[in-house]
Amino acid sequence: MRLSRFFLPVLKEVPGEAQIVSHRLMLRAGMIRQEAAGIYAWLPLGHRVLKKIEQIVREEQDRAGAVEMLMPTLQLADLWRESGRYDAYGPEMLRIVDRHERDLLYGPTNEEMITEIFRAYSRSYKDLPKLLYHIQWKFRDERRPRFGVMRGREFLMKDAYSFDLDEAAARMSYNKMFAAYLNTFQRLGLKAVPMRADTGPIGGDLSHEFIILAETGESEVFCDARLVEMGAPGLDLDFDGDLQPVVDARTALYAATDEMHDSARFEAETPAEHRVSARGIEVGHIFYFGTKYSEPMKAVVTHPDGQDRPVHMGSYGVGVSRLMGAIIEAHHDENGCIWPESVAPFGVGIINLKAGDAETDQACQDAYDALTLAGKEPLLDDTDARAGGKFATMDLIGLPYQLVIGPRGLKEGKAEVKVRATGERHELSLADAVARLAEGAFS
RNA sequence: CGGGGCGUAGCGCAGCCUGGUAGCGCAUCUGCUUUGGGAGCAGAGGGUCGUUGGUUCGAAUCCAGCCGCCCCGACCA
Repeated sequence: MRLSRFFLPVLKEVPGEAQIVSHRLMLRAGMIRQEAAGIYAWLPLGHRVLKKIEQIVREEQDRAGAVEMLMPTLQLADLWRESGRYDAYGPEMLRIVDRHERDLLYGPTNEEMITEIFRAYSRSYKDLPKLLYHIQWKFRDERRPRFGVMRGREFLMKDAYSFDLDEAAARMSYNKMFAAYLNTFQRLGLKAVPMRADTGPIGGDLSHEFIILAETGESEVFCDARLVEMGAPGLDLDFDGDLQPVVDARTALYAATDEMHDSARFEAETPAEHRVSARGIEVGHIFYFGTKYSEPMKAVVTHPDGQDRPVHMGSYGVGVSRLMGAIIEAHHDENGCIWPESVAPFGVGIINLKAGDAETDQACQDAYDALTLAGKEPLLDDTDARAGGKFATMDLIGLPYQLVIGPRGLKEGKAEVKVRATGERHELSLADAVARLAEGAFS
């Protein structure tokens, strides 16, 4: 992409409403525009990142054996009356009436709908297990939206739903999502720690929040440092095998959000040098809820013994749009964003220091073509802005690498590669710089 | 939903207390000079002061309602 054709409205001054760093940087880098409280337009740069995050989430769901579908944003109120949640949900639910005076709602989640879909087609234990997901916009009319996209009213969410014969089988579905989430967040450049969450009236041990540690996190968390450093199981994990050891390894050590925190247990179970108390951002939540919806909504299957029983369900959410804020919270400096390569809106930023100079233009064009061919998705700053501004903008939008090309260096056939994360600069021949960027040698 | 605050040019703000027809910085446009880390000079354009009503000879300024937004708290992917 050429910057001259792109739409990148960067802000030198920070709009006053933004308090936390990810919100400020997203506004400054021209990634989002607020249209109403908690409702944002995704400008081209932000949209590119959003799509990359979404795609990684999708790939890891698919790898775990979940099946993608897409449910509508608008739902019939009658569906929610079946589960009793239409009245229970309160003003957080956005209610809409259509021209026929039918009650609709903009879905805050999809348990009812997926249960309705499942029950319409499934009759036998032979239809189980099933693991379905979609990635769709949700709306929750938060009393107080804040932190930009981290707590918006409209948000993009991946939600998966599992259907199993009994709790033991449901645990296997749960474990698949548990492992898939670890891989997902690792690919996104995040260290996510699973923390035991409140299971409410269901009870049991099958609910975890996935929390990333960040100074600006919304809630206080406590955990064992060894948990933070524990890697993900890896993309070669056999999701059809026994995943219990994977889960056990990550649930043996202490980790709790403040509402589940027990300081006596924390001190008893965790040596002082491993105790971490920090702030965290919830980016995922997995939950087994048994027959909470299948029973009132009559989603039953016939078991081998001939008896009909409600299916055991779980739901598994990832806040896709929220993740963008979380990633920036985890990866930024005073100059701007520092995108992990996996989600960077462009792979390399090429800075033409003297647009209009025939030789420099040509060198930039050649580098651009070569990097495009190598799949690096370069962004070429071909505008006639001053050098200082170009450097500042490139740092702000946080592309992992910058290739700086100007007439002064070109006289000796040289160009400069800057690694955004570390700030280190390499002066090399232009051909070398392009070749090394193409092969990912600076990673 | 309780408590607090703010709406004046695209963005950041001053002016309001003590009423007299609007200003600063950045951005934008023009010209010249500059040109390797957010340039300099000169000039120009841009605002029914959130909105409705009231008080007044006169309202950005005082009063009331409404709308929008932000912060702290309680609640949530």
